[in-house]
Amino acid sequence: MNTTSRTEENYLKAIFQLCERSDEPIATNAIAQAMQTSAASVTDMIKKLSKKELVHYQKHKGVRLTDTGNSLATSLVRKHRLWETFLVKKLNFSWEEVHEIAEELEHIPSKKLINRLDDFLGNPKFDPHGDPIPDADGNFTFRKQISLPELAEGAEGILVGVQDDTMPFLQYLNKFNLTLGTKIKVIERFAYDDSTKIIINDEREQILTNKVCLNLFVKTISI
Amino acid sequence: MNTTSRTEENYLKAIFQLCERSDEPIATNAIAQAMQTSAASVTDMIKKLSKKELVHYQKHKGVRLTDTGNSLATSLVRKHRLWETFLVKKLNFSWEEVHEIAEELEHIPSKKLINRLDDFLGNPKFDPHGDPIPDADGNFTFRKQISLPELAEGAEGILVGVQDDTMPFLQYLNKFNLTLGTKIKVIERFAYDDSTKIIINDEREQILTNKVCLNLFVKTISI
DNA sequence: AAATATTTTTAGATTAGTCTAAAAATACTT
DNA sequence: AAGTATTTTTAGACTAATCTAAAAATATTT
Ligand SMILES: [Mn+2]
Ligand SMILES: [Mn+2]
Ligand SMILES: [Mn+2]
Ligand SMILES: [Mn+2]
Repeated sequence: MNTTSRTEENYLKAIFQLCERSDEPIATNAIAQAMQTSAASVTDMIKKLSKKELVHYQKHKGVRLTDTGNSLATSLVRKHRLWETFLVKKLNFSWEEVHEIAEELEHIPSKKLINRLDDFLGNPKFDPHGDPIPDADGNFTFRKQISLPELAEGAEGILVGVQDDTMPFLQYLNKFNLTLGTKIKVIERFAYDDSTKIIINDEREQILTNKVCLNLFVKTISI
Repeated sequence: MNTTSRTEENYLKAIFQLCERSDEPIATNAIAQAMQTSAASVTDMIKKLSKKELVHYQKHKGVRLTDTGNSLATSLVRKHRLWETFLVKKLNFSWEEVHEIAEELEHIPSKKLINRLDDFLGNPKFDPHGDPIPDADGNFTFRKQISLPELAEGAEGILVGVQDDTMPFLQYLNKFNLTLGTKIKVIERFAYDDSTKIIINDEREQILTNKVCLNLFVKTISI
């Protein structure tokens, strides 16, 4: 059978996301943690995906996606991010509400549906959290971005993405009106507690902890 | 647990649709046929739904929805029809393509999502097949409509709905540009083969078989 | 290089949903 | 009213996905 169950899809997407930064094969335990399940269940599923040639797998050696697996996962990410964009742009959801709903919508199978949705939204390149949306062929648009701690003292940047896109962090950012597109100027860094003083949109001063700064991506402004 | 699985939802919707015309309890076999499954599976599921108090059930006496079951099924119909409307109105799908996709989308759980979608679409009262869309409280809008055979010779009507909304029939209607909103005038009925001669939009003559006429709902025009 | 700790796999059970075949109940004929 | 046909339920088995507990493999420490 050439069909993938919802569960298999969720595993593929989890593996894809764990792959994103490292070229290393992904450990069973890492997947278990990402999927909130037991290592035993992961081993079971890995065997199944391996038999379907969606992952490369050798016992005790970890797992990595095959080309088929990768393109399947990419298509899930595409669907997820397009639906998130739809929810924010057309249905006026806030950026912290959409992830959960998109987790469901990403499993709707129709290719035609997702391509029509893409067109309807004007073929957006980035989702509400600043993450790139792969096109119908699976190509991502990359953007020159740095995390806030890399921005020099005195320099300015535009907030274009977040590392952490969970509810609590996004709600925290809402409190300070730190939405995508906001201008951030780094005023001063304090070695004492690793905090950073910034100015938001040339208006308001704000102190950010290092934990927050590490989760913000900015695009530098060439003045 | 107060949660309904996708499978349970599909059974509830099937029972709801079988209930629509008759007040009689629904037979196991009828459900089996609607769900394309075995009578044994239906009995299993009925027991489960009965334990959850979503249906009233006595052995060999058939099944009917409880109030909870009914409102759950109504909410599914609402979601199905709103998504169908979205697909046609916003994503330019044709009316015969949307049912299959809506069968998936109707299981997306968020109440907020569906209410936002409803607003986004301008709170439509009828779906692309002319079927009424229940509002958030489960109330349907009824419309005075008759099937084409009930329209008197010489009288005119507007096509507002179809009885059969399967692919083959809708594609058949497409061939003659018989879309919702089309004006139909009954010219003559032929007893010989039970066929009917109509004029479409004051322009084109057409012969329809009785089978087709029975599947068309019109609203009479008061001249 | 042994001993210990951690990770991964296997073994065996469980639950939801399905199936076929047989038994039981109900409905229809004569 | 008895016999036949149909419908419905039960019994028992299967698959996908999960779990816990134990065994095996690998990694880390001494
Ligand atoms: Mn997301
Ligand atoms: Mn996102
Ligand atoms: Mn439909
Ligand atoms: Mn419809």
